[in-house]
Formats: sequence, structure tokens, C-alpha cells
Amino acid sequence: MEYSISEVAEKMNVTIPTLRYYDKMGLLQNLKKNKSGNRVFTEEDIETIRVIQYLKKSGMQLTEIKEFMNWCQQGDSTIEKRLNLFKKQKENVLSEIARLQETLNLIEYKEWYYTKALNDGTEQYVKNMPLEEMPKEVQEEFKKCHCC
Amino acid sequence: MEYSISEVAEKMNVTIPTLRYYDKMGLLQNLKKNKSGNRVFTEEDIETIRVIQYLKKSGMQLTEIKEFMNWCQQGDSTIEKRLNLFKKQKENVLSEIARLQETLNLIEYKEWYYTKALNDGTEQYVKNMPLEEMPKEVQEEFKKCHCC
DNA sequence: ACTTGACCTAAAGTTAACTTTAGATGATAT
DNA sequence: ATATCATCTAAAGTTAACTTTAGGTCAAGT
Repeated sequence: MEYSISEVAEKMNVTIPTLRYYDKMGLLQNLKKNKSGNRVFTEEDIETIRVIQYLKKSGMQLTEIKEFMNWCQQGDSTIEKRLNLFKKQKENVLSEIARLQETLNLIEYKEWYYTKALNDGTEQYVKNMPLEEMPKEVQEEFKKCHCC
Repeated sequence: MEYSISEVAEKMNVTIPTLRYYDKMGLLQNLKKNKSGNRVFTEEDIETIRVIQYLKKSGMQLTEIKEFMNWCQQGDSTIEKRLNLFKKQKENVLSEIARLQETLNLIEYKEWYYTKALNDGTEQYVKNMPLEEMPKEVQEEFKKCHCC
């Protein structure tokens, strides 16, 4: 099955210029064109786009992704490099998740804080609430965060 | 306790120009200066910087964060707005975590894939491995992803 | 023959969040 | 008195990842 650029753009939720840009940057190294010069995407090209999107999410820049795509073209001699790359990106994603979890903790503290303020009709009481009166679910490290 | 800009930069792991930039953008609305015009940071200013960092992590832009800081100055009339903001950011962070978890699934599949390729000394076998021979831990959705 | 629609390229423009530069000021050390 | 240091401002520069613009090609429909 083959797809036009507009079909791929819709399917993968990117714009057409973005796909052209990726191609121009060398991220879609196996992408073919038909006789009138239009890009023709295969299932494999679409999988490549999916991988690009995940690698971006894992914190890689397009130039790094391009380098990875070069390695893929070079065959078995680059297997170890590629494995190491994925190991590194795994660490990256894990620490990113941890950081987001921490962010969630702050946000949940604030949610509790402003819910109480809304109930009271004023920030006054929750702002001055002694630590020991706060519920345990409210994260310890944010209990003193009353700046805003 | 009060801090100079360089102390805060080190403590909060940002550059001095970034702190000046945040101040100029109106994100540090209570920040004071001493008689010779130098910024003097209190604990509360530092907490504000911490909140800015988390709000950024939750996906907000600096202009949106500035608007939130304005609401904070406006007092009790904006409590509901602020609560709703945190509710929205919570959803944001949760879906961001979900997306990263999905990214992790792909990466773990690739880790498995390239570990096998490295053992084999070639991609050949793992690339052509029938689905049913793959370990269950390798996520269903990536079993067909052999593009790179 | 002509219009339309989907595609193309090359090049310039955009955006957010900084960073860098240049030049100035004030407090402290020699 | 002078040098050093940390700070300041305003303004210009940077970067990545697109997006937009301008002008052109090609195949299909009327």
C-alpha cells in the first residue's frame, strides 16, 4: 500500500510542510518519488515517521535523529551504537517521567490549596494553615509553598 | 534570609540572564531591589521561581505564567480561575506522562531488538523473526516496527 | 483548451525562550 | 587612587523546528 503526502499528513497528524522538511533534512532516507516528482510513502516510511515522533518525544533533536537514520543505512556495523542510543534515550524518558511526576505533585497540592480557598471564599485561611492541620495526601515538600 | 541574583541562579539552576529575563517579563512581581539597584531575592521569590519551573514543565508558556502571576496579585476574586488553571495543567501533565510511557514502550522494544541483533551479530534474524516467537514483554503495537 | 487541485522547490519568515554584547554603576580590596 | 567584581540596562543575536510565500509542474475533469 502506498500513500500520498496529504494522506500521510492526516494519518500521522503532521502538516505537509513538516513532512517535506523531514525529508529535506534527511530523516526519510528511503522515501521514493514517482515519475512526476511527487513523494510516495510506503508503510515502512510511515513507521519511520512514527519512530521520528517517538525519538523526538524522548528528547532527541532532528539532527541527532538524522544521524541515527544514517547508522541504520550503514547496516550491522552500527548495531551497538544504535542499542546504546536507545539505552540512553530510555534513561532520558525515565527521568523526564520522574520530573513530570514531581510536577504533578505540586499541581495536586495547588489543586487542594485553591479548592479550599474557593470553599472559604478567600485564600487567607489556607495560606496561614499550620502544617499539622494539612491532609497527609498533600505533598510534604510543597506544604510551605504559598508564594502564588 | 535574602539572596543575590548569583546565589539564586546557582540554587535554582538557572542563569543570571534568565532570572533578569523572567523579572523583565513580569513573572517575579514582588521582587525588590536595594538602594544601588540590585535585585534582592527572598525565600518567597525563590518559591515563585520554583513554581515557574513547574508550570513551564506542565506545558505553560511564559506569557501564560505571567497572566497567572497577575491573577495572584488580584487577590481572592481570581481564586476560581487559578483553581481551573491547575486542573487544566493536571490533565496536561497526565497526558504528557501517558505519551512518555508510550515512548518508553517503543524504546524498550528497540532495546530488545538491538540486543538480539548485537548477540546475533546481525539484524537479519530479529528483523525477520515471526511475531509469535517474540517475547510477550515486547509490546504488541511495535512488533511490526522494523523500519529502523 | 482551460481550469482545478495536489503536488513541487527554494527561500524567507516566525516564534519562544533565552543568550550575548556593550557600556555603565557601585561596593570592596590593595 | 585604582583595580576588581558583581551587578545593572537596553538592544541585538541565537536556535530549533517549523511555517509561509512565491512561483512552477502535472494529471484529471469540463
